[in-house]
Amino acid sequence: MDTDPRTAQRSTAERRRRELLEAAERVVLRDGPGASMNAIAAEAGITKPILYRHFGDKGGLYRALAQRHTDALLESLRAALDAPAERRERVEATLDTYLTAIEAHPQVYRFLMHPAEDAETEQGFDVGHHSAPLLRRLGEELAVFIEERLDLGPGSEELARVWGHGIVGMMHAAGDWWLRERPCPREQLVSHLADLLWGRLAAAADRAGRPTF
Amino acid sequence: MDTDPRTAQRSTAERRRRELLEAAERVVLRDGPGASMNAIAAEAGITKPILYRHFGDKGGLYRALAQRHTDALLESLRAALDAPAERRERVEATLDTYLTAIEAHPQVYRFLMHPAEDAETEQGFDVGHHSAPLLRRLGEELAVFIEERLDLGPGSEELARVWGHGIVGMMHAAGDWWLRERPCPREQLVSHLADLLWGRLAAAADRAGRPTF
DNA sequence: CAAAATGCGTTACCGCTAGTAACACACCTG
DNA sequence: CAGGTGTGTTACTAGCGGTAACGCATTTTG
Repeated sequence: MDTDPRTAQRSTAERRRRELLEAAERVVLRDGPGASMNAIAAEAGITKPILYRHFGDKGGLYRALAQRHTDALLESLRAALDAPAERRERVEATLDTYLTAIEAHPQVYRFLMHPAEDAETEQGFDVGHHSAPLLRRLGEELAVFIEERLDLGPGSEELARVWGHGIVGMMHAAGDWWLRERPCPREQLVSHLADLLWGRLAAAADRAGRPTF
Repeated sequence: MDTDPRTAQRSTAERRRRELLEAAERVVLRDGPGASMNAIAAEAGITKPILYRHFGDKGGLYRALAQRHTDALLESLRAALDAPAERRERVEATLDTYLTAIEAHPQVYRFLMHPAEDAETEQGFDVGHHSAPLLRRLGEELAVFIEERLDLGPGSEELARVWGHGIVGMMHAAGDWWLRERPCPREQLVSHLADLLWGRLAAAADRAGRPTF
């Protein structure tokens, strides 16, 4: 059985690749992003060199593994951002989508945010290069969206990019903290962040007895 | 020479520790945060076990190394945040202080933000634990500051903490991106971020031909 | 049908890392 | 002079990412 040459011929490579990715995912979800290639190979029932033949190096495997989830998350975020509703509603929906995702699969989230820490050992000067590529992609996508939809006057492209990365960073940091401490329900966090983006920081009054000088 | 027992008795330990930290700093600034204990020991002119006697493990050394810069940065940020000026000016001064610091010493910044990646190999469930402790500290400090100074009505503590972490995350992400791509002068980045915090996102008009629905 | 080429899998290794055990020398103290 | 105490060393472990070299089955070719 299973000795049919046609199916084996073309599907073995891709199927094996999918199987390996699934095994890798299981291990990463269990052991965190520090999972070793040995452990992944063992989980897949094979040995290390096969992994390296398929993915080149650890970074390659992690990149392949990240892309699945990244694409899915980006798609749902785009949908929330693009929904037919008031701007504030859309912003809240997008924040909520992100937070729901990281809440549902915290291990995936953890992995996605730090996929290839020390992959390339460039001793150069490229500061920040280690930071999560997903966050950068999110920031760039949001920047494009803002620039397309909002009328920000002259220099709008630059402004949109600053805002894109800034807002994504805000969402990420707040989400990270919230996921760890769980100080309030998700809806409240969403509302607080939207308030911040809506200028409530500027509008708030100083505390009594503490004049601004 | 240098055989005086009094000085040797009490100062050797602390002095050695300072020397080791300075050597470690030199290596980390040269090789990045992935610097090995062997390299640090060699730079200090000694061998590994001495490092481990002084700092326990790599995380300990990194924590000791981080504290120096962290304290200095926190102090200047507090000063900027506390200056006698309008709120917007203070916010801009604080952002500018942070960006100036990371611009002046990008290697230090890179090290501070990711000090102990894989230090503890807890396979538990503490998502986000890997994230930079400095950012968390910044977020908490800013939260306290906001809660002390602003009148945010009921639930102000929770709101302040969300904002603290959110604003710090915004600053961090934008700074990281800016430092890598250098798309604009620092003053402009500061201004754009302050605009974002001042509600310009909410106030902006939709682009023509693209109604909100 | 035999022989060569090709792909999947293995074992065994390299150089590196963090971290440690065990030993050697100097010194101050009784 | 004996004995702790601290400072340093060498030599090691276990595990990591990654690779070279080989075994075996299957397919392709003469």
